[in-house]
Amino acid sequence: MTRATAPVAEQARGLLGARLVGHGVTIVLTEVEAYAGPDDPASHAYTRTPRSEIMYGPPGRLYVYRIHGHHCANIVVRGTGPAAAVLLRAGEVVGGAEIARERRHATRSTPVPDAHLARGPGNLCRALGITMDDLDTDLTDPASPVRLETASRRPGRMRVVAGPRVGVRLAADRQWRFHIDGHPSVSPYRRHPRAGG
DNA sequence: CCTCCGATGTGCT
DNA sequence: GCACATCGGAGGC
Repeated sequence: MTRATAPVAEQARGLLGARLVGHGVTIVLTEVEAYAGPDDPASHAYTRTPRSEIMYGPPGRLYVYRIHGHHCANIVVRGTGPAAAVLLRAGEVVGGAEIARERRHATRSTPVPDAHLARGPGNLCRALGITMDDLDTDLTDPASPVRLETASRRPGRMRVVAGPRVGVRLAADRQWRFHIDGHPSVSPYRRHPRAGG
């Protein structure tokens, strides 16, 4: 969402440092991934179906899906292709930490370090209370329970690292994952066991 | 209708 | 590092 028609990878990169509020918890984004459309085999929008239709729509909306019993959240952006979205992989909790701890604790036996409250896309959604009910939320509406505040933090001191996306089988070497270098909330990289080019 | 399988997380070795 | 829980989407029959 930095520029209206910038490539999706640049839009993803530009979201690092932005604030995201979800049901009373605020995070600063530290790790994101870019997903495109028909030219990106790893994207749900690779095939146009009812589920992926939202990514062909207007930017600034929330795309939520479930995988392995967890929720994952994306911001729909306007890329150069017909569909684009940015997966929110991790963030640093900067507000509402008590709520986030409660939500994370509810599904675990062992305690969660504060730096890991929103580490990984499933955990991020859990911490922010994001479920399928939040699908299609307008993130630019100040009244939305989930919203994006575009103001960047520490624009200069932020070293950004690019690398391959986590856990994807197809297009596994595309360098579309971006994260803040050395930040403790960033999830570990895992390559898909059967990853192809 | 049924099968396959993933943009994951957790706990254990 | 490894196993497995877990469930809806997508596609095959």
